Amino acid sequence: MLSIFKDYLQKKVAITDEQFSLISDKLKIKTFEKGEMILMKGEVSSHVYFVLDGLLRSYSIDSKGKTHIIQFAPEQWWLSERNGILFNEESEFFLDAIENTKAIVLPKDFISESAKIVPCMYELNSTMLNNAIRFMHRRINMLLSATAEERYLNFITLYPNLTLRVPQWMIASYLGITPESLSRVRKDLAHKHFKP
Amino acid sequence: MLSIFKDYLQKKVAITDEQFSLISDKLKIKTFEKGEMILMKGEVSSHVYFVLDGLLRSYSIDSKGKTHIIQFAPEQWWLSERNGILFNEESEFFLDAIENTKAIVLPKDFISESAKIVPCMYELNSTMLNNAIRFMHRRINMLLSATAEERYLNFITLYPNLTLRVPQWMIASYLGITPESLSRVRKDLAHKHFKP
DNA sequence: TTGCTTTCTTATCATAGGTCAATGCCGGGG
DNA sequence: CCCCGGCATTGACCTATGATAAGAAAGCAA
Repeated sequence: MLSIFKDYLQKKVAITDEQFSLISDKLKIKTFEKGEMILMKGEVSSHVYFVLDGLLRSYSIDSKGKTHIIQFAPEQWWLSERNGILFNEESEFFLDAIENTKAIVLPKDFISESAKIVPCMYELNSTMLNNAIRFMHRRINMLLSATAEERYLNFITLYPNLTLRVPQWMIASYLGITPESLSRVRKDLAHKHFKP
Repeated sequence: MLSIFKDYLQKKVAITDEQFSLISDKLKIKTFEKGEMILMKGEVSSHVYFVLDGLLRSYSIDSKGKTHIIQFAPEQWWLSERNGILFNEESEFFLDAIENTKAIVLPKDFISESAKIVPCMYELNSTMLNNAIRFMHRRINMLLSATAEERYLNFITLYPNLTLRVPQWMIASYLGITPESLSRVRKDLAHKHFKP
């Protein structure tokens, strides 16, 4: 199972099998049941997760009890809670498992520790973080400018995979609209494609 | 002027004056006039900006010609365009100057180059990027869950400084609402505070 | 100062999307 | 096999915010 992570790393940076075995002793694999909580709001997180199989998410719950999905983390994605990682502060978000999931649990200093052995880990880290920022810029732009329909179309082309695995109310929650609205959008789209 | 940047670095990481002088020869200071374009959508960016004095922004323009502000960068903030930095790809966003601005222009490999001399630059980089992600998670959460009024109140408490320096239509654009709506929100808030 | 441009406010009207409530549809547990 | 609880759909209605237009105010340049 760890070999998935090794393959992932080797695709990104030049790291030998020996180097990997040196850093991989810090890694643990953990299994989460569908629906299982990983981190509650208010707790202090000290781990980063790399999803091997399954699907995790981070989300908030607002004052009216509605949930808002900040991020999906399917296979080969990272999930972490930055308040804890950076400053030992309490989390603003919840983390849980949408599907039965196997994930690698990395201690928060994993990157800096392993970079002492494999310097290129820093490059990897930088690339990953910059990429995350790039994606979030796009998402913010979408939230600022797009209609419900545009958001949904963007989502299904960007994440066709997730579209099938995730219940619609979660997609709605990720897009910032209600499940009812999403249902209407889908209905309209279906009509458009029938009589063009 | 470069000393501002030195002070900034020394506040964040342990870097000596000598070390700074070793890495600072790659740095240029550039002045931008109010309204001056820094990067057009479609261009390939290869620089990162650190604002010494003034105010920069990144934004998009949608199909109806409306602008959406992705980020403000006042003093001591970073501004960069990740498509270019990471993959030499074309920018999705525009960068320009809201005020007359002095900024340090860093070549895109500045961090990795200077880390060869001052290893702790990697830690700085990681902290900065993680922090940016943390802020954007909050912003996404706000865009998903908050009303126009809540967004505005959040903005003025978070950036009281910007609230005064930036025209209201830009704040509206950052919040994802129209200038007219923001004007209404402000009117309502004023009423609330008169008769509590 | 004068005049021009940009920004802000206000009012009216339009609408996308939210809310509420009812119904129907699975799919899994017993 | 049946029942139940989570999803999805739909319709009726409502509201926050967008669109449009016009005028007032505030900068700013000459």
